[in-house]
Amino acid sequence: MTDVAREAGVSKQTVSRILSGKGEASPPTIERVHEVVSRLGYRPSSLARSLATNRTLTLGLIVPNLSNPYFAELAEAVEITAWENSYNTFLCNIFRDPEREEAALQALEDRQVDGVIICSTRLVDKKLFPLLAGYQAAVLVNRPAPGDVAGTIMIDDARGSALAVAHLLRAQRRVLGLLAGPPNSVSGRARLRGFVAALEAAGYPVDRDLIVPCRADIEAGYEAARGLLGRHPEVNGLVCFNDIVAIGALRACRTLGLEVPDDVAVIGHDDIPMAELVTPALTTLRVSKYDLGANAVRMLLDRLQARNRQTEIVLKPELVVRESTP
Amino acid sequence: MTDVAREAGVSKQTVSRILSGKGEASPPTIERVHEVVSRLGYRPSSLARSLATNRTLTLGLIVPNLSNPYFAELAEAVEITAWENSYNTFLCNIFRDPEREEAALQALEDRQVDGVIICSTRLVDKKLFPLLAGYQAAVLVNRPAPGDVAGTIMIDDARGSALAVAHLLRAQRRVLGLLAGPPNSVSGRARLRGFVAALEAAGYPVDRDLIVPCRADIEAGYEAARGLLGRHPEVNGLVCFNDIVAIGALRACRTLGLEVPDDVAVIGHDDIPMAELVTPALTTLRVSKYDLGANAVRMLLDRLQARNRQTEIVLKPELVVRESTP
DNA sequence: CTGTTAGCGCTTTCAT
DNA sequence: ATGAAAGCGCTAACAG
Repeated sequence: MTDVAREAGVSKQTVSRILSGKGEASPPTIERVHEVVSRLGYRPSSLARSLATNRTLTLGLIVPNLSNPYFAELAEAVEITAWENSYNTFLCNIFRDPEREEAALQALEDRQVDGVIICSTRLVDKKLFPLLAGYQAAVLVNRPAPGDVAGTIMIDDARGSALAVAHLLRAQRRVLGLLAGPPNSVSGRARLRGFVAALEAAGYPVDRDLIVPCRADIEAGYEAARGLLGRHPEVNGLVCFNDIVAIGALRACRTLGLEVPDDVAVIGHDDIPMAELVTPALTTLRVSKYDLGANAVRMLLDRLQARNRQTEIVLKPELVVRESTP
Repeated sequence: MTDVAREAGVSKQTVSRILSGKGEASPPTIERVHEVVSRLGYRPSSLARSLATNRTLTLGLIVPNLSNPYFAELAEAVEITAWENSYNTFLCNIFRDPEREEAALQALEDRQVDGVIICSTRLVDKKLFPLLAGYQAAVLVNRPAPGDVAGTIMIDDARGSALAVAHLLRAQRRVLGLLAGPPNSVSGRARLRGFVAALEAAGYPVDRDLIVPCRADIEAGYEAARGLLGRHPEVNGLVCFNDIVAIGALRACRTLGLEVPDDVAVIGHDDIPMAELVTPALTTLRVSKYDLGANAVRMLLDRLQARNRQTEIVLKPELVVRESTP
């Protein structure tokens, strides 16, 4: 920059002002500086600028793991949206390990990211909130928080379950089971709540024996479904915690010689890419991962500029009917 | 840091030395400084450190898009490996858009990342190499480059195709088709080359009419397979550019009333997660996305420290036999 | 072993 | 409209 100033016969400040577009400068000077800049191929150092301005135009994204397509799509949306707003994105996989998450949050803070987006955090409030205090702004995806601590993007999971139940009841399925997923999952609990509420609202009894928790992988879905359908062959509709679990359930049905959807209708949550490709293709509740990520970034930027007092966005899932339900 | 120095009754320099572990210091001083640091909760600013040292402990990762599970897994591996070496990772999706890629490369350079890993770049050498010159180190995945410009991680795609062909010939499939993928893909050309060479080496004629290019998506695979199998019902083995294309081919077989693998054996490349889940499960050539990413980072770090003159790593694909071949 | 003096490359006062 | 000086928070180079 000193070189540019010298070549253009002005001071560093003038160059700085012209390049950052702040303050006035006479057209001929502007012209001259720009000419020198492009002749010398000068490009300012983001580092030095950040040190001086205390803004990095950088944000942090914390996800459990990218090999989960759900988070991969979300991360893609975050990065695109950030990019469109001149922000770059630091990525951290934390594998649902609270210690790693804490370390990531510290590392990002040390790098002075302007804000951070955290997906499906497993940290308890007492750990999480103080860590968030170090940031100018934070947004949580799929985890509530007080509006002054962080913004929140939520999915109306209860409503999703309600749509699933309604769809099955409409198809005359009256004995519904639920593979409820991990008990410590925020989504899992909301989906369970919605399932129970929808059945009760429709006037059907809720048999707790038809609700089984399970881990969120194919194997667990398979085992849970085998167990449930084995004990209760009368079940003719199965709502699953997510598509992964549902794929396990589909496999269990095949093993048990049950036809899907004729004997048992199966429905998942999330609409991951695989849902469309398994046989039979899976009916599911779609929530746009793109919207999730894009909204998270927008909310984060709003909060950085104190533009907006909005503190929570709730995205509605949408029923996507495929072959696994009538 | 000034505060810490004052509280501990030493100079800033001493604090700096102790915290960065460089140079000597007397045990009591060390003790005292550490005490003050933790009492004050002091954490050094990466930004200032980077400005002074000219190292950011940061690397850039450029991928086409994360919603492709192949790159998502790769990105995960890169981020983990970088993290294990105290590096943080900037992520950029460039959607195979050369302009976007150029912009990303510039942005990362402006941020002074220590090195960059670029996957499946579409930039021509003349554009790419000068852009790489701005970096201390660069590694290309799936694209060759002179050793002084960038390190390279390659996949032995030709060998992969050879394994596929050998497997099919062993199963008495003698009329083999190839859905060859995009003509401008480096992998695509290598896979084609390997296919042809393997057939010739085994003494079978190569019928160019059985080799059809196609885009790398399910729809394109479907169309290409329908076309090929429609024109040439004698084809009883089908090698596909990748698993995505193969899934399209599987679907085409179903539509045409062909049994897989009895009428036609189908084999993909890459072993994406879906390959295992489609029906019939897909035989494919696995290359570990984890290894790809981890090796890329290790090579990058080696090059940063000029530790190692290794300039190319070639990963061998492995045949994974599932249900789509006998 | 520890302190002093200069920067790293930019932006921010405040003058002029 | 432009310039001079100071400083962001750290480390490098040299003393002592």
